Amino acid sequence: MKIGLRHIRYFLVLVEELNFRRASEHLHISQPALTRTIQHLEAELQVTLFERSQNFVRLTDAGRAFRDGGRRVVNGMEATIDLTRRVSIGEAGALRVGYTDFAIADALPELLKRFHQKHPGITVRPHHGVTTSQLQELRDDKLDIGFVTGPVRQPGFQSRVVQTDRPICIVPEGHRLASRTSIVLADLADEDFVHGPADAWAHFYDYLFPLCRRAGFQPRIVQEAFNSVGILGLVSCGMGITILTESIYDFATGGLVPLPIRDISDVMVTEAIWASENLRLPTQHFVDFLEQLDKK
Amino acid sequence: MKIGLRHIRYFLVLVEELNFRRASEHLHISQPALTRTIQHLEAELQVTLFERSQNFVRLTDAGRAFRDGGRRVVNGMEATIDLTRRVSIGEAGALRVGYTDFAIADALPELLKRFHQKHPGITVRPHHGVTTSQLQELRDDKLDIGFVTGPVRQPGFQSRVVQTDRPICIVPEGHRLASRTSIVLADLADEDFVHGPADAWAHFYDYLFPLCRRAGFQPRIVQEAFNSVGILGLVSCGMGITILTESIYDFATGGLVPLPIRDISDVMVTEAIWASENLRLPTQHFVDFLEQLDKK
DNA sequence: CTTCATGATACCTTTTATGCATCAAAAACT
DNA sequence: AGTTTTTGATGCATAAAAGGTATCATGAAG
Repeated sequence: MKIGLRHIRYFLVLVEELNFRRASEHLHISQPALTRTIQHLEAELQVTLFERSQNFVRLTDAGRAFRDGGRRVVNGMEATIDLTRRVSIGEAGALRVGYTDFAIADALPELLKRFHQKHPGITVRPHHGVTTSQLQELRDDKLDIGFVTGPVRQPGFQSRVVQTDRPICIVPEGHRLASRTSIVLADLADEDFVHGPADAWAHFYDYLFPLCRRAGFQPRIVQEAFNSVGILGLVSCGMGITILTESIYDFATGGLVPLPIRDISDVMVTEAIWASENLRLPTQHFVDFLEQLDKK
Repeated sequence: MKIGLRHIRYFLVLVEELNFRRASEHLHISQPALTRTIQHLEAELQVTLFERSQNFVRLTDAGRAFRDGGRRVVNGMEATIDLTRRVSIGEAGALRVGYTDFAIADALPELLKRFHQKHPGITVRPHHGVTTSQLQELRDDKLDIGFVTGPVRQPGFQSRVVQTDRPICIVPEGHRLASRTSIVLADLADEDFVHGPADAWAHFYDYLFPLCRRAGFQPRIVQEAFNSVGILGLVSCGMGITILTESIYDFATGGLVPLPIRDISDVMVTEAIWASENLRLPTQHFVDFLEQLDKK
C-alpha cells in the first residue's frame, strides 16, 4: 500500500479537530474509516503520528513534521491543478517575445505593458536578438512572436507593422555637420560610418544601402558595434557618424547631435511576426491583441 | 473520483518515456491500466495533457505546467516522508535552548557547535532569557533546555553544571582603582554599582549579595541596564563600577579595566537544566551529549 | 454504579485499479 | 502490394482498496 493524497487530506483534518468522530463527520465518512486510514498511514510511514487515548488525541513531534510538510504538498497540488487548468484555457502561460534594438526603444514597452494588463496571467519572456536570429528562432519554435526590422516575408508566417521610424543621422559634437539643422544623404558621402556587423544587421542594411546608392554613394563602414548603444558610444567618441532612428537617439547620454535627413521619405518599419498556424494560446491572445489595436 | 499521488507518479513516468507501453513496463503495470489512469487524470482536470497518435505522444502546454507542478509535489512528498521518519527516530528535529548572557559569552557556543557536529539534523533554536524567565518557560514547555545561573533546584527538573566563572570587578579607565592590579571586596564598599534589574537578575544577586555582606557592605546600585552589554556600556561612561565574569569582559570594546577580586573564592556556576521525564528525542540526545562530555 | 463519549475491531459492500484479450490505425518490413 | 509490428484505446472479469454498520473496551462524568 502506498501513501496517497487522500491519507494526507484525512490526516490534516484530524490534525485540526484532534477528534476522530468530529474529523470523520467533517470528511463525510464514518469514524472507523478514518481510524483505519490513519492506521494505514502510520504503518506505511512506520511512524506514530498521534498519541491517542480515550481522553485526548495529540500530535507527536513527527506528526508535526508531517503536518507541515503535508500542508505544503496539498497546497502545492491545489496550486498545480489550478495553474494547469488556467494554462489549458490560455489564462496563464508564457509568451516568448523576440525584439530588436529598434523595437525595444519605441513601441514595444508600451505594447507589452498593455498586453500584460489584459492578460496578467501570461508571463512575457523577452529574447533580445537581431532580425535574422529571430527568424531562425521562430522557425525552430524557440520563439512565439518576433519584433523584427521589416519588411519580412517568411513562408508559413504572418506579420503586421507595429512601428515606423524616420531615420536620422547622428554625429558627435564638434563634427563639421554638427551645426547644421538638417542634411541630405549626399552630405554623408565621404563620412566614416559606425554600424553593426553586416550579417546580423542585414535587414537594416537592406533598407539603408539602396537609399545611399540612390544618393550616389556607398557608405564606408569603419567600425562595428554589437548593438545600438555600442554604435552610439563609438559615434560619441568620434569614430564616425551613423544613421539610426530618433527613438534610439533618445537613449543616448550626451555628446551627440541628431540631424534630420531631408531626402529620405521611406520609413523604416518594425513588424511583429508569428506562425500562421497552430498557435499556442498565449500567442493567439497576443495576435488578437495586436488586431484589436486597429479597432481602437 | 479524485486526483491522487498515483496519478501524478504515473503521469511523470509517461512524461519521461512519452510512450504508453514503455512507461507501463517501467511502472510494472499493464499498458491499458496506464491509459485508463491518464484518461481519468485528464477527465478530473478537464484538461488534455498529451497530444496522442499512433506515432507520437507529446505534452501540451498545460501538460508541461502539470509536469513542473507535479514534480514539485512528488519531491515535496518524498522529502516530507523522509523528514517525518527522521524526526520520529530523533535524527531530525528542533531543540529549544535558553541561555543567559553568562552562558553565551563562554561555554555555550562551543557546546552547541559540537552538538551540531554530532546531530546535524537537529536545529537548535536559541532563546535568550534571564534565569527566572527560562525556568518559567521550561515549566510551560516552551523550552527544552535552559542554560541558567545556578544553583537552581526546581521540582521535576534535573540540572548539571556546565560552566564556572570567577567574578571580576570592572571599572572605567581613570577610576581611582583603575591602576590597581587586584582588589578585595571591601575596596568597593563606597562605590556606585551598575547592574541589571533586581527581578530579572535575581539569581545573580543571590550569588553576589551574600559575598558583599560578608565583606561588610551592601552594594549601592545606582543604574540598571537590561543586559551585560548595557551594563558594560554604562560602566565605560563612568556611571559606576560592576562585578561580572571575565568572559563577559572579553566582549567589551574598550575604556574598561578588569580587576581580579582576591577574597572571592566561590565561583559562579552556570547550569544546564531540563525536565527529568518525558523528554523529546532531541532533548534526550542533548542530555546524553552532556553526559558524554564527562567521559572524555 | 450507570451513562456517555472515545477510539479500535470485525464483517460485509461498494468503489477503484488492474490484467487479459482484443481492436483500429499507422509504420516498418518483405 | 501485402504482411507484420507497433501504437494507444476499449470491453470484461478480477483483485485490491476504501467505506459503512454494528459492536467492543476503556476511561470520564454524572
